[in-house]
Amino acid sequence: MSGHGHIPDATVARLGLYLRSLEAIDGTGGCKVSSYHLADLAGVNAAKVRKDLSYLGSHGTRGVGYELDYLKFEISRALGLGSVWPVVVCGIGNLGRALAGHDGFRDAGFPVVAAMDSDPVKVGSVIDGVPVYAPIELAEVVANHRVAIAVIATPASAAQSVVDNLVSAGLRSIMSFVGTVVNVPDGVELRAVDLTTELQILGFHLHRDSS
Amino acid sequence: MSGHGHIPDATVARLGLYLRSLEAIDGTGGCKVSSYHLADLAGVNAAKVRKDLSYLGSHGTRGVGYELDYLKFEISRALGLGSVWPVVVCGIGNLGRALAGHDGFRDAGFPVVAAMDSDPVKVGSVIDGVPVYAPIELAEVVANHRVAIAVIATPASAAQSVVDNLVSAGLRSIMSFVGTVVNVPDGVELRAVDLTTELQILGFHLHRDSS
DNA sequence: GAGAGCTTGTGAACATGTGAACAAGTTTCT
DNA sequence: AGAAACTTGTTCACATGTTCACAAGCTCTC
Repeated sequence: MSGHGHIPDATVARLGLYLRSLEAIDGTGGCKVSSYHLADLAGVNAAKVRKDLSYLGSHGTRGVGYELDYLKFEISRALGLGSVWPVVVCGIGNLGRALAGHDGFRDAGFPVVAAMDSDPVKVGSVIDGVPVYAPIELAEVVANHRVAIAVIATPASAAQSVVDNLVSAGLRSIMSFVGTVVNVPDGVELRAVDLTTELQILGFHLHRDSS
Repeated sequence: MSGHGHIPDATVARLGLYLRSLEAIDGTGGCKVSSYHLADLAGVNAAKVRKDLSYLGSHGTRGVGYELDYLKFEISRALGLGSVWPVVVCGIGNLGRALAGHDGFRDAGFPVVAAMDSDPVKVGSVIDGVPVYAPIELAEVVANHRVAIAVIATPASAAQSVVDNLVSAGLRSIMSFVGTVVNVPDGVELRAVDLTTELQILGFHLHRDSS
């Protein structure tokens, strides 16, 4: 068994971490990695590593471990890497500008190919190699660059209408840095990264520990 | 019962969202809010809202709902807001600069009071009102500004040593934007915000849906 | 005051995630 | 070959999180 059935969300969220951890190993030819070694690099429990990898149908060798190169290949394939998913960044404020120029995205196979902003002064400019377009051009930009993913870094007030536009343009994967709730129809995946919430969680524990 | 016992992590993570959702309501005097209304605003299940709020010892009124102002007060208190927790940003690259100037942090009670960078050219400058210090000055900066939280936006290669410095300086709450694993001793809370992983999760679902 | 119509708070069922433990298989050493 | 030392894959028990369902309680109307 252990075929290519359904992979749990918690596992998917860790696969990228495993992959990056594995790339930190000097990968000579048929090098082997144990679940304990990988667990140590990734900062998780070894049993969890084995269970996660078993969902890939990945067959390590008992008494030996996992073959480094093959394991990297399998994780990459499971995550759909190898494909390149072009990204558009909406909202070129403080944060949007940083995200547009963030090399880590390109390196991971998510090149930022375009940015959108409603400010006419910014439209037409090029920021960190990324051209800025007006919102009206969205559908065209998505089609021309085969954009697969949108990143929203607009002010909260504009977020919902921007998301509606993105969905209209056919995008189905959105990463939001806006702290407010935005609604998307079924079939569209929205991942919210909420920096304020993260800080508030830290603040909560500081508060608890100091009282 | 429902006293001030232990509040589950999942609940803590949602309290800030509830608070921001409530602030979107025109809060006239003794205005009442039902769990269904708040659930709609926050995009979650109404039963979850009620259970979350019950952990606060918050007593709504059956048949009526929660009193808006009092509920906001209670959530704020539970989260330890009202206190102000000064933040230091480490690493003034693309992302660090954006975070240092991010108004949302200050507005939520987490003012960025200082930044650290190892580049001598940046040290001594002021970015978006935030002064940049050298790593050697960390302990002094932490003491002078009563820094409670650190945000790490350095290159991956520097992250571990920066974190070690922060811990030595007495900081116990760290938010990391670095994609690699960093180790912290017991008693230090590290929250990792991994943008690459988020994109890879979106990519995973795109890949699954298109195959 | 009795009853209808709400809404809260919580018990219980279900779903998901975690980690210890161990059988089964591989390698190494003698 | 046999024993010892490893490591994987999987099962099981437990912890956490989610959602339904409903009793208990409040308000309003008649």
